[in-house]
Amino acid sequence: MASNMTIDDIASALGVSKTTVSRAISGKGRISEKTRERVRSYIEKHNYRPSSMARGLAQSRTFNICVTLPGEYGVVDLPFFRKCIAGVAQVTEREGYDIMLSVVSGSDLTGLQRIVEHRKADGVILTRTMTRDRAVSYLKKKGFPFVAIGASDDPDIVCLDQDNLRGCRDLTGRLLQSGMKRLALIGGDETHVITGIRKRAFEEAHREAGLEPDPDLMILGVLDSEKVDLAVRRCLDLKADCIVCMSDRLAGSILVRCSALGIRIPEDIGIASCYGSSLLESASPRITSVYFNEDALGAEAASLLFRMIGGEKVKGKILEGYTIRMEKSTQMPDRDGGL
Amino acid sequence: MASNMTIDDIASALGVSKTTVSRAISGKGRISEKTRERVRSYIEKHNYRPSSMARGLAQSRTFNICVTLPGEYGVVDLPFFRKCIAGVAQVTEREGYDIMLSVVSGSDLTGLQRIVEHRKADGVILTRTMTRDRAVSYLKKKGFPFVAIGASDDPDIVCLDQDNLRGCRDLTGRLLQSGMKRLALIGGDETHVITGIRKRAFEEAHREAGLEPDPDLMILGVLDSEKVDLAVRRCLDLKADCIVCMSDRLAGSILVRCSALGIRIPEDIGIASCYGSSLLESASPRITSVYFNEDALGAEAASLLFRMIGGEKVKGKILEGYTIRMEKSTQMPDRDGGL
DNA sequence: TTGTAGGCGTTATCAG
DNA sequence: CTGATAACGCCTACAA
Repeated sequence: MASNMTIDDIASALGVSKTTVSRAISGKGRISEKTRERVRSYIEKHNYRPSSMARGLAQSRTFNICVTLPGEYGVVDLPFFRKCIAGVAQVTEREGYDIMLSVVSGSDLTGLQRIVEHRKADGVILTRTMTRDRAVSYLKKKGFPFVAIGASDDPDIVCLDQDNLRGCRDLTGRLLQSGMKRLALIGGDETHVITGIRKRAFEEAHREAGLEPDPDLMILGVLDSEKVDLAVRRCLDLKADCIVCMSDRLAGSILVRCSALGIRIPEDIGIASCYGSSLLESASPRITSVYFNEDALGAEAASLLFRMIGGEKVKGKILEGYTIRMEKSTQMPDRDGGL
Repeated sequence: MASNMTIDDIASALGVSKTTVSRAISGKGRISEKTRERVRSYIEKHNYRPSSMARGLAQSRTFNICVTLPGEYGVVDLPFFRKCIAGVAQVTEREGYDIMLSVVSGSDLTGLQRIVEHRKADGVILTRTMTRDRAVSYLKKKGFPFVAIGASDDPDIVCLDQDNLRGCRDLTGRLLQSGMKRLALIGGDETHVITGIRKRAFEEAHREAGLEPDPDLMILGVLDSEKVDLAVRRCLDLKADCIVCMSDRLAGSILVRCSALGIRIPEDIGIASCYGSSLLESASPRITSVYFNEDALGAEAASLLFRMIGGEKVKGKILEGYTIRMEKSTQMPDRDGGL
C-alpha cells in the first residue's frame, strides 16, 4: 500500500503544486472543479490519507479528545462508562476526531496532565465528578476545554448530567404509592455530589406524599461490606418495607448480604436501585430501578465539547428522560395477612 | 502558564541553540553536564513540555498505542476490558505513551482504520479475537504492529492469552474429584476460538479422570435466553450434577433462569463458570469459577507491542497462572441421602 | 485559478 | 561539546 504517500507525491504526480492538492482536500480556497476532481480521484485510487500529525502541527489541533476513565477497581460502574464512550465515539467519528483514554486513579492525574500538557488532545470529557475534583480544578486552572459528566456544585464549569433528581424522586414516589410506607435509603461515598442529590430526591418524594422519611433509615457512607451488613440489619430491625439503594453496586452487595442472611426478597424486605445497569442483570429477583440513556449522555457531552473547542460559550445542562422499571424485588407481599 | 513555550524560547532565553536544548532534553548526543543542568532547571521552573505532535512529526512516531473496545452491548465482558486497560496504561505510562481508544463494532472497522491510516498510533492492541477476525486481517495486510489478546488459530500473528485450557481443565477436574460425575458444559458462540479451547479442556479433564463426557450434555451455541432455557432443561432432564458455564455472562443468565424455574443452586444442580469476573459478584449463591490476572494480560500485551514497535521479532505466548475459587454454587449436597 | 515561500515545533545531520 | 541547517508533512498568507 501507499501508506506513506505525501501531498507532495500527489502534487508532482499530477503536475500541480501541493497548495492545489491541499485545497482540493480541505475544500478551502477557490479551485477549479476539474482539478479538484482530478485530485480527488487520484487520492481515492491510491488510498491516500493525510498525516494527522502534520496537519495537527500546522493547525495546532490534534483532532483528539480525551475521555477519562476512573481507575479504581470495583467502585466504578462499568456499563455506564462503556455506553458513554459509545455515545462519544459516535460524535467524534462524525467530526473526524479520535478518542484518547486517560485512566485517572483517585487523585493521580499524571496521565491526564501528560495529555493536556503535551497537547495530545483538544478537549477532555470527565466521566465522573466528585465534590472537590482535582481533575476539574486542574483543567479549570489550565483553561483547557472540558465537559464533566455528572453533577457538580461548581456553577462555572460545563457539566452534563442525567436527571437523577427526578428519576430518584419518581422512583421513591412510586414505591410509596405502592404501599411501602417505610423506606430506607442506603448510599455510598458522601463526597460524591450525586449522593447528595439522591438524598434530596428521597426526601422530596416523601414530602410530596405528605410523609417524613425516618432519619435512622437514611444510611450514607456505606463503603464496605461490614457497613453493608450493619445497614441491612438496621433496616430489618427498624422494620423497613423496602431499601432504596443509591447505586447498582450497592444493590448488588445488599442482595448478596440478604441472601447470606437468609432474608428473602421481596417477601422480607424490598430492594430498589436508583441506577439500573447490566451489573444487576444476573441478579435474582430482578431489581426495580431507574434507567437512563447513557449513550445520549456521551454523545451530548461530545457535542458540547466540540462547540467549546469551536470557541462557543456553552452552558451545562441536565439531560431529561429516564425509565423506571418496577420488578419483582419491590412487589408488596401479603405481609400483613400472610404472617 | 507558559503552556505554549517552545524549544526556541528556551534556547534564546538561555543563550544557546535549540539543538543544545533538544539534546539536553532527550539525553542524546554529548553535552556538558553544566549546560544540561541549566536547561533542565529552566524547564523545571517554567514547566515546559515538548509538543508531542512536533516531536512525532520529526521522528515519525505518535507516542500512542491504540486499544480496541468491542462495541456490542451486553456481549462483552466489561470488567475484563477494564482491568486490561489498566494494565496497558501502566506500561504506556512508563514509556511515555498514551492510549487511543477505538470502538470496533462487529465488522465495522472504520474507527480503527482511521487511526491506522492517519497514523495516529504506532501499534494496536486487540482486546478480543474471533476465528476470522476482520481487524486481524486488516492489520496484517497493512503490516501494522499489533498484538491480539485472546486465542487465535493464526500461527503468524502475535497473540497473548490466559491459560484458559489449563484453568478450565483444572476446574473440571476438581469438580469431578469432588464427586460430581455428570457434568454439563454450556457454551456460547462457536466462532470464538475460546469456545473450542474450553470444550477441549472439558473433555481432557474427563479423560484424565478416566471418564467420558456425555455428548448430550455439551451444549454450544447458546446465544439467547431461549437457548439458555432449553439448555438448562436438558441438563435437568439428563440429571447432570453440575453445569460448567463457559463465561460469566452465561453463568449469570443460567442463574436467573434457574431461579425463575424454582431450581435451587446447589441443591438441585451445581453451577460453575470458566471465567470469574465482577459480573458475578452480586450473584447468589457465589459461583465457583476460575480467575485470571487481567492486569497482567494488559501489561504484558503492551510490553510485547513496544518490543514489536522497537523492531524486535516477538512471539505470542500464554500467560500462566490462574486461581480457582470453589464456592457454594458447587457444594455437593447430600443429594443421595437427602431426597 | 494556481503557485511560492514560510511556518508549525521538534529531531537529525553535519560541520565547526 | 555546540550550532547552523535541513528535514518531517501539512497549511496559509501573499503573489502571480
